[in-house]
Amino acid sequence: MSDLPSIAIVDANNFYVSCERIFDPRLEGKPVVVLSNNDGCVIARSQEAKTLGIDMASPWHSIAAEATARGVIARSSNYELYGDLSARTVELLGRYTSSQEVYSIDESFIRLTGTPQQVTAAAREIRVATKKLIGLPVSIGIAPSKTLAKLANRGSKTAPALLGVCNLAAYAPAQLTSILQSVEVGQVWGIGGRTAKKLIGLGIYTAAELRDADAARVRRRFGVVQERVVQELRGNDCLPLEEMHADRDQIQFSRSFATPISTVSELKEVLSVYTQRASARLRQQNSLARLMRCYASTSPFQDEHVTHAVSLAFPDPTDDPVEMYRAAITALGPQLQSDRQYVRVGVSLHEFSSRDTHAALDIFDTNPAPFAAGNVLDSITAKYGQETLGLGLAGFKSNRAWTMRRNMVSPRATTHWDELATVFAQ
DNA sequence: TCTGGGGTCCTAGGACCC
DNA sequence: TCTGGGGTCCTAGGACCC
Repeated sequence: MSDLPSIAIVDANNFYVSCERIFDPRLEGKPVVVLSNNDGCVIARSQEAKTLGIDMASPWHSIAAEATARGVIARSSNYELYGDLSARTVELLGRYTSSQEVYSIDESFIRLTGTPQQVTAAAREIRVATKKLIGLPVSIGIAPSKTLAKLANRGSKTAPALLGVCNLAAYAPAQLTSILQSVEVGQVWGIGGRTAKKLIGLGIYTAAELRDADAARVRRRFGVVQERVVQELRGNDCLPLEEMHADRDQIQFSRSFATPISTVSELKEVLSVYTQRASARLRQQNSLARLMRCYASTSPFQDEHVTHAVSLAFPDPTDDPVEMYRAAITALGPQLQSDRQYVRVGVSLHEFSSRDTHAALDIFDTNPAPFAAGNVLDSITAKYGQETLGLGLAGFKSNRAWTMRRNMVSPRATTHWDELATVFAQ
């Protein structure tokens, strides 16, 4: 038994559903699902909903009638609420570790040090604290590598006797092997459906068989990513914790519409809003973008699915929403065909540089500094809300046909005074 | 009527250069 | 008959993740 640092993954159970339940306890014990933007697909399910056989990613429109008849309660996604509860969880975990990698909205890798018994005890404490102080149930998997920690995390959920904490250090090598033998290769973190299929073709069915495969052969066949998985399954830590959440390398803003669009004037409205949202995220991380991509697509579920995509480089890296909007509409506008029904538009920004670095190098710039519309927008929307102010059409509050459908959304109970939860005494 | 959104990393292949 | 070879940069697309 070692005294080495362990990697723990702390993962909130059915995160979005658990968030909804914190502020609406009537949902406790009931089958609940949370829907994607536009109330499209199921993206989170309570245990009760899973037991009823509701699949992940089922289109809600095709199962709504039967599901509701069987008592399933649906909620539109409320990312403002989930994001806030996620941030609180990250802060809480920070009290238990010096290194944390925030891996997704509902998962963090943290480093824990001590004997296996001490590490397991710390994990149990974390579990109690997140439930008591935030209201979220979490499961924790612990191992020498991230991939094994993810595997342990699955175990912590499937074996009730573990009480939500699974530390692989507690098992002897033979036990560990039999655990890995019980895991299908496609369930391993980093092995997706395509690769799993090919591995099975080679006679590798389980995590144990992948661990014991010839690493060099796996690399030749599948690449370095999969070779790392093999190493990680052997307990060799190849994926370091990335503590500082680095700035993004790309930023995208895309949405499907409740009602399709087909005219350039509607496209202008959409691009006006999307370039402002994307550039706001860019300014938030103090970056400038050199490249922008924009696309408009018809429905992939109809015949003749088309996507018009344009890729354009700015003469100078920019974070200016006006410049982005003009470039986007100039490039994408002419591609639009009026007889088509576009259901989705996206804007993405790439090739970032730091705003500070760029300003320092920009000594030969002969253009006068443009009106800093972006910064003004940011400071006002930060204070008064996203919908307060926008350039052009984004400034109007009126409901446009193409905005998202969100018919079953819960209050933003932790971030808006007028949406606080109400407590009734019995 | 109705099918999400936002990321990362890696690789293949084209363009270009000497 | 016979059409270099190697390097870099760039981009699109694949695969995966939550």
